[in-house]
Amino acid sequence: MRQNKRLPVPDLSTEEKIKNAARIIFHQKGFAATRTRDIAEEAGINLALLNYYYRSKEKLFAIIMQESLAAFFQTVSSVMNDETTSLEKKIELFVSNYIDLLLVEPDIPLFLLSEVRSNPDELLGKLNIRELFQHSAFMKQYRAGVESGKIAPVHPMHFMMNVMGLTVFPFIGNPMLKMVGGMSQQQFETMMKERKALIPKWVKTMLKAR
Amino acid sequence: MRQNKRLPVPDLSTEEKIKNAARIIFHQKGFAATRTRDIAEEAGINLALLNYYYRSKEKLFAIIMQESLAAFFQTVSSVMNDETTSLEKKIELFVSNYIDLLLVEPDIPLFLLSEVRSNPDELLGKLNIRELFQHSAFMKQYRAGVESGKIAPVHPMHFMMNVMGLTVFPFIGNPMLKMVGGMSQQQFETMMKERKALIPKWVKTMLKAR
DNA sequence: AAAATAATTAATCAAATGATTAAAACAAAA
DNA sequence: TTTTGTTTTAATCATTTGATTAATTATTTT
Repeated sequence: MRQNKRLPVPDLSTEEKIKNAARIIFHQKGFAATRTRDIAEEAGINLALLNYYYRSKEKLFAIIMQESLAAFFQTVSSVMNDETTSLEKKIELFVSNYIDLLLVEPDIPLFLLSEVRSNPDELLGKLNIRELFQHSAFMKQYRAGVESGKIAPVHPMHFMMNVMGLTVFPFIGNPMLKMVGGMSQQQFETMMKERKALIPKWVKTMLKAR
Repeated sequence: MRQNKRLPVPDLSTEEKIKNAARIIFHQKGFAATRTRDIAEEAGINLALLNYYYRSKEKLFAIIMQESLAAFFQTVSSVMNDETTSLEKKIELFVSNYIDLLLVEPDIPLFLLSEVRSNPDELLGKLNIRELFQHSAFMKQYRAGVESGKIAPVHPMHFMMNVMGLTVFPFIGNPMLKMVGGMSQQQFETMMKERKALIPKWVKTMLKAR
């Protein structure tokens, strides 16, 4: 007769079905192009239930966005702040983890970047990424590398753009790239797995180039 | 009394104002998030004029999309099919032209990639990029380079992804990257100009890496 | 079993939005 | 100046879409 028996039981299923459907549709089409009816249909529930559980399209979106941002930055953060790994190891882990994530959730980057653009401060304001990045273990190692002459003296943001560009761009450009190269989705994914080994190798040679 | 005096005169202005406004808003917000009223306001015209000149939001969008795709692929095509330039020179020209374009029209990539994703075949079907790319002067030079051992034997699509990623990604990730690096738009643009020299250098070292 | 609470549904509302219309303003031609 | 054709406007329409409501069904509690 524990009252709080309500907490674990209360059919997560419907609520969860809605959230999962919302994630799929929002990721695919973005906020503006998504109709609450699309989500309801994807979830196989009555439209009114969406508002019953989440109040509004905006509130539901906010939840999805927050979780997606977390998934995206979690990878960076944990890798970049590990004091025990070398800079080169960090590159390997970053690339590998990211590609693994994007093979499962390929729509996250375009979704995030599109939505962030229409609302940068709102969405990124609270997370103070700046501090996080500037004081990361990675940055210390990078600066040390430049000082000792092991790394060519280019702005660390160039480096960031390079690793992100090489890793993330193929997923953003997927449809166009497949078209250009005449590739199947299968072939594309194989190629992305190859990049887990290739990108770190390339980036390391770039670091030394002058 | 020349009848065709009507041809040069006929106030391009209103029609052009609408198209320019449409380009700005569509590029910024994409098709779904754009309201015809936004375009009318941006153009400083009555809403009905949009339909008077362009019939529908869809038709107006199709025009903007077609022109944007042309701008985007024109750069690639002209550079990649020049029989008189070396492969290395092609890289330099490609990167430099692209960055110049994107400094003026920074919203094109995210716009195109977002819209293409929701409608790949419709938008890319007619342009047969595949053929264009496979038979380009660039591809011949690339294959020759691999055979002669001057280029490491990686799939040319990896190379394409690399150059595009290094060049285009920073513009797609602009808001996030500025936030992470604590940069102003000014600083960002300076950095992009630096990349006109840096990317070709990096790419050339990557080509040889094994 | 009865009562109370929670979940679900069909119907409906109100606001937003793409498009049209009929009239007015303007320009060109006769 | 009158006539004709074009451009512009305000008002309105029809559909879409996010949200609510009132009634129904299912579940939990007493």
